[in-house]
Amino acid sequence: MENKNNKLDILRHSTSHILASAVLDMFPEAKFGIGPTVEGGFYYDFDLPRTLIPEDLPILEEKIRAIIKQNLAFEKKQIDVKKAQELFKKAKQPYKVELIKDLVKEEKATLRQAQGKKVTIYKTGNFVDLCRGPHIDSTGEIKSDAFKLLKIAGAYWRGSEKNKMLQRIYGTAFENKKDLEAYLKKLEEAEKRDHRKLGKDLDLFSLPELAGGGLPVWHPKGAVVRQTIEDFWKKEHQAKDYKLVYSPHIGNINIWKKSGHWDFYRENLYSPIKIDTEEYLLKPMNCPFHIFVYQSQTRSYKDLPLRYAELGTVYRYERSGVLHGLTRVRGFTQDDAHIFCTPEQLSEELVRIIEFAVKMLKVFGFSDYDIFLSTRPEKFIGNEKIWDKATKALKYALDKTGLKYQIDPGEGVFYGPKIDIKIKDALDRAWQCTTIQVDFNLPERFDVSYIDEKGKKQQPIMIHRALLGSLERFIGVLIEHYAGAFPVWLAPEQVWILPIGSRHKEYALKVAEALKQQNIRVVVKNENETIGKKIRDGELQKIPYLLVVGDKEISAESVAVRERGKGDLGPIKLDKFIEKIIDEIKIKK
RNA sequence: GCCGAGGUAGCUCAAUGGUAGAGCAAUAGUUUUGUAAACUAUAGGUUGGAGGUUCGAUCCCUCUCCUCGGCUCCA
Repeated sequence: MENKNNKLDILRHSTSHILASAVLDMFPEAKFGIGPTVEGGFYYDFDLPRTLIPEDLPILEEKIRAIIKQNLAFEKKQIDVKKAQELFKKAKQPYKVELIKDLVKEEKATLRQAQGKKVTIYKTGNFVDLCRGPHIDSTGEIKSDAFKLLKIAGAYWRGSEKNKMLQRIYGTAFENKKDLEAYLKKLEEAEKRDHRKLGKDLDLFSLPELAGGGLPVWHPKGAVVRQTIEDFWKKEHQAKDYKLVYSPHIGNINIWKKSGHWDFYRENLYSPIKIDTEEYLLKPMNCPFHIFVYQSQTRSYKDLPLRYAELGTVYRYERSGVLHGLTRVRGFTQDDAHIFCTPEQLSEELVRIIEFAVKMLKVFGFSDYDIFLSTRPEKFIGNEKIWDKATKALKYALDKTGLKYQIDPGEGVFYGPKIDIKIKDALDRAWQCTTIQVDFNLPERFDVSYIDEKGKKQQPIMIHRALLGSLERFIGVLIEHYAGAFPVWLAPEQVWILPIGSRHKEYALKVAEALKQQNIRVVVKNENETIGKKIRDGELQKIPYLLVVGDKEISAESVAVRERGKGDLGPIKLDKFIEKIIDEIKIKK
């Protein structure tokens, strides 16, 4: 069906056809959906008489190998739309018939009355598919040992939950066995880095069953990471003239009726809580509270821009099936801020924010990202003129920073256009974190104002922005990015001191005290274990520095340093080591 | 929410229609260790929860909660 024309995609898409052919062999009554390539492979959707089980995959792989061996040609044919309709109707392929119908519709819209319309079909053995191509010439071009079926999943026909759910088989194919193996290894590596697994192994957080879905608790070590990020974040914001504020976790339902969230965002809100005679909601957003702070006084144009920042915890209903570790939860803390400014200040503020975001992400080791500018969606508030103006301001700001970006049409929020930054982690996977949204809806609804130079009341523009997104998601991503081996400044435990024997305990405590004086997070491992065991534990816990101390170190006032990833560095004078680690903890900006 | 797979000790996993076992971790003792796992012993479980079938359920059935792979959605 859909196709990018590079060699690997053609190979993969052709493999998906062969998979379909193998499925047809297994289930003669199978109905076919679509079988496009996706990042890393391909899939094909089927409507089958029974549910597939994992054991079916090796059987299908065998069948695919048999087809490859036969070296069947991919025969391309242009046929009349009408004929194609009949062909697939006769073959009892309702999904294909539907696709042809839509193809015709599409063409009419663009080419009016295009006539003599043809569609392309491809035939491989007994399997005929509606497909634009291109394909490889024959099945023999696929290497028997360079493809693999990966998993079975449910997927709605044409991606809509109103439609029937089909069974999807994911697979991948490569030009040779080596590439396939490298790919599978990468998947394995991703699994090893999974923040849910590392969260358990490194004792960072957990999702207690009794707490309910998507509600994590932070263990002491995870809390250190979070606290360190929060402290850094607050300091940076204060330095950039943001004012830190706090707001409550619930609020009167009238706030959200006024803001429009009750109407536009209902499916993400939790049911109201009755308190006395009023109804309250768990807050899904921090913005109204920041508006209240703004409105606590009459504001002058001289006060603007006014920037309020808060690590604000919000609660949003997420469907049970989408919850995922720390990256998709039901209660999360946004590193939120709202900026009130005049229309003239908008562009400059946006530039400041984009630069701030990029700088912030860099501190955490993310320097590769994709930037998206999302424009007006179908469901929106306000008039088109003001949308255009805001979109232009965002574009202007992006152009001024010189960063590359793409337009994501129709993906804006209901109250305004936005810029999203998706960071790429160590495995090149994209994660959305930063979001910058221009809002002209809330100032209007809450009648937010300032007094201009002429003493006249004006409406400010409001910018919503989160740089890290949410602390939960961001730390989840960080864990995967660093594979749990946090840089020294973030590591929950920065140094372990390992006395060789019990007579070295006293010196170990002395060293620990010296490090603690410098606010270094240090643990003395006094357990009755061999040094080998302690080192193993330290490595598994990804501790940046393991300091072995014994007789030699005591007499030399030194420590034997083992650095994570570098092994034994040998003895270093204690003062020198302290200097080294202090230097390393300074966040490099 | 939907399709599918699961839930057994803190962790990783085993077993059975007759109320469960290993390794690691924990605890105690022995050992005093020089760069990735010392030795011995002890303790640890309403088999996610509720109901049902059965003489008897961890196992079979129903419901529910949670987790996992996807779909859809998203910070």
